[in-house]
Amino acid sequence: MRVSREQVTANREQIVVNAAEQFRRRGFGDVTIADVMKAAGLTHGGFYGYFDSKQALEAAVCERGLAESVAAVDAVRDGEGGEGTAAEAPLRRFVDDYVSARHRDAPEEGCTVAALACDAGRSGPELQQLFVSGITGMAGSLAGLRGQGSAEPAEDGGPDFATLSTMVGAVILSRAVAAADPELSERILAAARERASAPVE
Amino acid sequence: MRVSREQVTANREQIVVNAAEQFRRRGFGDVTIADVMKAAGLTHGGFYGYFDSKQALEAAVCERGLAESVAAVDAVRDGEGGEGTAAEAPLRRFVDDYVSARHRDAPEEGCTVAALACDAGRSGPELQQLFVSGITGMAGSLAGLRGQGSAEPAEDGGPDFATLSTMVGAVILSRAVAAADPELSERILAAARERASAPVE
DNA sequence: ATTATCTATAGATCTATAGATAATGC
DNA sequence: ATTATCTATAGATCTATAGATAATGC
Repeated sequence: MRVSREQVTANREQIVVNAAEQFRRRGFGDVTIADVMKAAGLTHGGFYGYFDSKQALEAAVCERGLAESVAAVDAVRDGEGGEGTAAEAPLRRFVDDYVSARHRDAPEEGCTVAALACDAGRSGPELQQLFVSGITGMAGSLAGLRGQGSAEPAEDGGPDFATLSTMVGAVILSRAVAAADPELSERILAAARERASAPVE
Repeated sequence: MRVSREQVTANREQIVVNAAEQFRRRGFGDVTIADVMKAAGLTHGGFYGYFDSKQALEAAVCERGLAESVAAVDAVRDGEGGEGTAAEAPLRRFVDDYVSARHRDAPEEGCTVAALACDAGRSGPELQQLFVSGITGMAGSLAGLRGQGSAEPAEDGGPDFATLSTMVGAVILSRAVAAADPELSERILAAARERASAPVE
């Protein structure tokens, strides 16, 4: 039942990718090793050939996911607008994409911070250290977006943790009521979009 | 081993209070019925005389905790300042208390929204309905604080979901890094405090 | 007599490991 | 021969229930 070395690489990739999706949708605790391995097309017992423990997989998933989230902000900064109004300010463009019903409804392909920050708050320092990099990186890139292409003066002030808080908070709150009151969920997102995109004094 | 009717009432209270503390600190999934009953001074098996299921306990805990969170905002609005600078604007006073290291470090006695909104996002519509009331109530009371005792004109615009997003988001982010980087955690809180207290255009 | 609690356990689940199996790659 | 995977299972845990126990309150 052995496979080629290329297949081993591909299998590891599948484990991480499937774990990332399931963790972001359901949290660390509700996803089992068997769930992840089944989605990756492997058996439960094979997992420990790839990772020492479930915690090690959680760390691998967060490390990659957080880097992707930082890269997503940077992509907007570097003018990878693609479609949409090219005249739209970069900050507003990113905020509108992040604080959206689409993002709310697809946590498995969305931001790791919005999906797993709460779980990180209940995890150990090793995992939290990954969120230090991710949160600092996202807030730093957000500060870069602010002022860019807008009438707003370039602020001095380091990473924009306040705007990140608004955006992440809104996605989390919108998810907390989405199944019971979709209209309220939308109002939360709309209010936060406006606030996060608005100039600061 | 039967107890008086008064004791039954007190026991139920102990179950809810201890569950509220443990759920807010560790989340629904990491707390067992046995944990809660032990903290309440009862045995595991006795739980089902009080609640039909763990989910029913989760709902009872959230219903009470969310009402307390709404009441905490209203208390500031109604001028229950207590200590501190009486001249301080009500909004700032509440924000400074909520977006704080004290609140970050004591989720068990803190806001249910900040502690369990993520878990609610992974729960069913019944639990989410409780968050509909809690979030709407808190955002409505926050809108009342804004403008009160400040130079800011009284806004028309309904519940202040944007400010609530900033506050909840900041507490969640600060908790996600607290064990790894206390200084960063403080910077997040400070940035969000300033943003949430600032006038809006 | 009623009823809240306790003891004991069924049934299910989960992480992690041990040993067998079979295909790769020197 | 090496090694990735699979089968099977140990050991621990968790929700929920059944039946026994013992104190309350009519």
